[in-house]
Amino acid sequence: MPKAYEVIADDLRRSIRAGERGPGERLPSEADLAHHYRRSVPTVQNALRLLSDEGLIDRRHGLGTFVRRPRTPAVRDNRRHQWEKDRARRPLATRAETGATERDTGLRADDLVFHAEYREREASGELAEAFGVPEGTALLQRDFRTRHSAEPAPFSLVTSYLVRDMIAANPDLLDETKEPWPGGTQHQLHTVGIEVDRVEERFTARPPTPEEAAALDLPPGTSVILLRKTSYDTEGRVVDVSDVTLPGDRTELLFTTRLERW
Amino acid sequence: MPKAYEVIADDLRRSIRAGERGPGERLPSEADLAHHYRRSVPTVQNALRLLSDEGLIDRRHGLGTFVRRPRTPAVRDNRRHQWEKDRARRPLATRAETGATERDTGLRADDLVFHAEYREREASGELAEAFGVPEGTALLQRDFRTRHSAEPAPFSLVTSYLVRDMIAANPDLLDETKEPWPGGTQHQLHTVGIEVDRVEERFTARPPTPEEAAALDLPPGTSVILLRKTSYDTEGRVVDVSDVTLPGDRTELLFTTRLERW
DNA sequence: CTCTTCAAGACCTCTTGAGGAGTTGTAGCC
DNA sequence: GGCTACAACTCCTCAAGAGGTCTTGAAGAG
Repeated sequence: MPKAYEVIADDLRRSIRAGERGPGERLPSEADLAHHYRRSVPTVQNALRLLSDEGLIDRRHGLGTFVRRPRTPAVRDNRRHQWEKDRARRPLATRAETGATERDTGLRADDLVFHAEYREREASGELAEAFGVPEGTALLQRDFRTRHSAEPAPFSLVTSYLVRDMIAANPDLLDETKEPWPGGTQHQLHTVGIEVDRVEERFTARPPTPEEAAALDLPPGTSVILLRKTSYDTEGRVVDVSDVTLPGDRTELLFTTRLERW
Repeated sequence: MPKAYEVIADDLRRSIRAGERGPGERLPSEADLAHHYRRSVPTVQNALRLLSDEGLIDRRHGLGTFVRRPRTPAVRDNRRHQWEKDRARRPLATRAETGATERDTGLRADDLVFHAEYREREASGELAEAFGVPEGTALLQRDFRTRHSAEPAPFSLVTSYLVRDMIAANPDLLDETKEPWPGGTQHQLHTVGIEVDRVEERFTARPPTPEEAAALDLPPGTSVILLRKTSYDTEGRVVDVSDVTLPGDRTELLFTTRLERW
């Protein structure tokens, strides 16, 4: 037995996919749809919720229901790590040019806004294992979000960890009143003599929690990409662990693998 | 004014996150919850749908509502490309040992099941651009899905493209009655003298379409990861383009980037 | 001309009520 | 003992209706 709300959803979905209803176009009101399909308004709403959860439409209170416009994603390129490394040895003042983030997204450094928060904490189970250190080891934790100045919504939430003793040689890094990690993590690691050799990135995707949806300004019908980045130095030690949450509708990850020649 | 269904959802979400309701545990019935929160059953259902869409619970018809158990993901490692390359030159018969896919997931080759379908088609806009060839160029298209024999659901949907003229030197590859691409794409490219030099992979994530949800057996509250893989040979030509759809709740991607030494 | 007010139209929430359909365990029949 | 039928409990669908909030544009006041 065909379910009424699925019949309606299937019909609307087909018309959107076929391009009969273009991006940004308004759908008939719920009342009109109810009349057209000879169903109650709640049943129509049920169908619309389905399409909204699929990311096909936007329902705007007081305005109407619209076909969603696809977004053009910002690219996060794994070559950023090499770029950042190349930049890390240069002194802070002389390298206003290009950094890793700007290279990917095409945004200038000026257009990037950061909000940072700074804490000191002890490594607990999961993190201790990630760093390969005993539980209770002192870590530095930094929470921040990157945002493009033209857009209101942030495009990443980041929590980054370092082992305190590893970077204690540079007291600036422990001063909470200063900008934390100025110049990027690789630059700061360089100031204490650490060279990053290899970066491992693991990621999965899932629907956002309500907190993530609010922080990243995600509409229904989108996903988040969860990225765990682990940096190793030339001796194989873990020197940085970062958890990044990215908006699935605005992010594309680009990874290049070079193969050895025959 | 707090919305009733959000109040209920928040309360249940908190209790699940806090571990008061463990994985697999059954929640009270909709009727019981309605009575407890002094709300109607549809309002409770509204709250449950929210949690279901977040991937926190499973609603099973006739049985009840249960806290979802987290799944342990299969890992897809980008070193697979190097492994596959190493294997590509060996003759088919003498390399029953390990292949790329088995290395990641820990599954033996015997446990992997493929369903393949074979077509010939002309390159249209998007694909022609991806390959850097004129529109209308003849392509070979293969659709298949990989599945683990122990699990009923497939763990990837793949559509792979090759340029017909590029591989015409090996007539086996054009024979639709034979197993398409036996031994893997890199092996087959090797039989016509093509060496893969570099692999580019682009990822995004979004909620599944109904078709994807059915094919991958995805419950509500999960995402799909979309992968566009492009392989380049040593002369910079695009030799293979593959689109892969992966279930977000069962997939973890691992990517290692090696940096140049100072 | 500008600002404020208001009404219309849109989506949103919640209720009550009635069935429908999947699952399981039990009582009863053979 | 084994099979069958049924009852109880579950979630699922749909309807009709009342009231709410949000947005926009038009009418009216200044």
